[in-house]
Amino acid sequence: MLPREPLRDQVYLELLQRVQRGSITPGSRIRDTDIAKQLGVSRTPVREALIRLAREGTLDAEVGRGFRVRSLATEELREVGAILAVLEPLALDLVVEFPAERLTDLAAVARRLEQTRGDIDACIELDDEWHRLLLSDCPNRRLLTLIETLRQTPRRYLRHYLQQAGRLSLSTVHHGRIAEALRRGDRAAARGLLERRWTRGLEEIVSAFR
Amino acid sequence: MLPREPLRDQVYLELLQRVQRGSITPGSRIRDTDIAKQLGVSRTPVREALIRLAREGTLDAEVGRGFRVRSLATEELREVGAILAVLEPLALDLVVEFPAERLTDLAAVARRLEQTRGDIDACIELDDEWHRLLLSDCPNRRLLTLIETLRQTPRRYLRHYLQQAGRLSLSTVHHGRIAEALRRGDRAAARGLLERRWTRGLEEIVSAFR
DNA sequence: CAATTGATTAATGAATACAAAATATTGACG
DNA sequence: CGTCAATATTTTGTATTCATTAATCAATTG
Repeated sequence: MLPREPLRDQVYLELLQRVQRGSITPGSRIRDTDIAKQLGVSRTPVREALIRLAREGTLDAEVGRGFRVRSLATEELREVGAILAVLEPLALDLVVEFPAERLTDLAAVARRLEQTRGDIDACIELDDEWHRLLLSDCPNRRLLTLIETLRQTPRRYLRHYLQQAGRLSLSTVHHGRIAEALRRGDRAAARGLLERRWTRGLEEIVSAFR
Repeated sequence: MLPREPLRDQVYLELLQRVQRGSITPGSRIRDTDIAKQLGVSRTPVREALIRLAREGTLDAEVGRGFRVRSLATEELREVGAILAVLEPLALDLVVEFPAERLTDLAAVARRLEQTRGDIDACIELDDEWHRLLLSDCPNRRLLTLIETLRQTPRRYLRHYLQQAGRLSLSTVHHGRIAEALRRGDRAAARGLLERRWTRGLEEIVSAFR
């Protein structure tokens, strides 16, 4: 009965996706009983997942009143953005040497992204994949998982922005520029571009929330 | 029955302290049943606390085999150190203006630290307090709680270092230099000192582990 | 006597039960 | 009709129970 992956983790992933894909709207209440019934598991793993989601900022938890999806506030986006603006460049700095095949992989993902239109979630997933790949050679695993966790926040805002702006695809110029800098071996330039994404780049998304 | 502070949080704090003060040694197994009995609560809040501690890196969790205190590996210290080396300076950068009374508060804590000898845990607690105070005016709350969580890791290593080196107190020159830089209004210098603590300063602790 | 197997015990992950608090519902009265 | 209070229902946090797996230890065999 004890599976390799605990139920709490499976439930966590399922709920995270639901929130990120907008199938549970910000502000709405989440009852562990409902989720448990829907997923056919007991309340215990559900509530473990909810507690984790609350700690990571996806949900709000009020003692005695349960959980609800955290509503989008640009203040939060700016806070997390400021953190990622230093962590992602750090991760790039720590890469001792970029394997040649990595650039090929990046290009492949970028191409797939270019060809994806209409499916916002697929776009976001590919964009994520691209950045994950970019930093994947950083030996500081702890840093990578931290970045991964933090990125959940801007992801929600990005999705809302794309949806509201009626955009069907994601610009790839950002990826192109970084890849080019890396091809030139200009790590500093790549670093700068990565940072600017979380400073200047964020303002475009923020503006969608006026 | 529903308290303002959930049992899981109280249990979490209690266990965190036990691990940090070394009353549970690295590598030793933690049985939720034991803890529950000791604290007079049920297994549920205990295991919620254990899951959180595992996610934060204080414990190791193996599915079906429960939890144990993570043993000290300098690799982990270096990884977390590298992260804090950019996050703490960032927090200082974000402080828009340093209230005059903050310097007084810092001096007060530093003085208390100087007068504390023999009680390693008290020293570490005061050192923590000093740094918390230093960054407390940073408006990015998310960053502050992240730093607070990450700091749990080096804390364990620092304690082991002090104990092994047979030191009874903590040097205060570091605090003095930063405070002085701030008095001069030289934020860049303070920033640099704060960063160096997590780069160069860490090596002294690392050296105690072989 | 060491090593392996099998039975026993114990601990984990998940499910369920329970008590208190929060929310919803009903109905009396203006 | 609307307001408020009393009561019923739901929901939460915690405790307890259950099923299964891992750890332990004795017995057996090479």
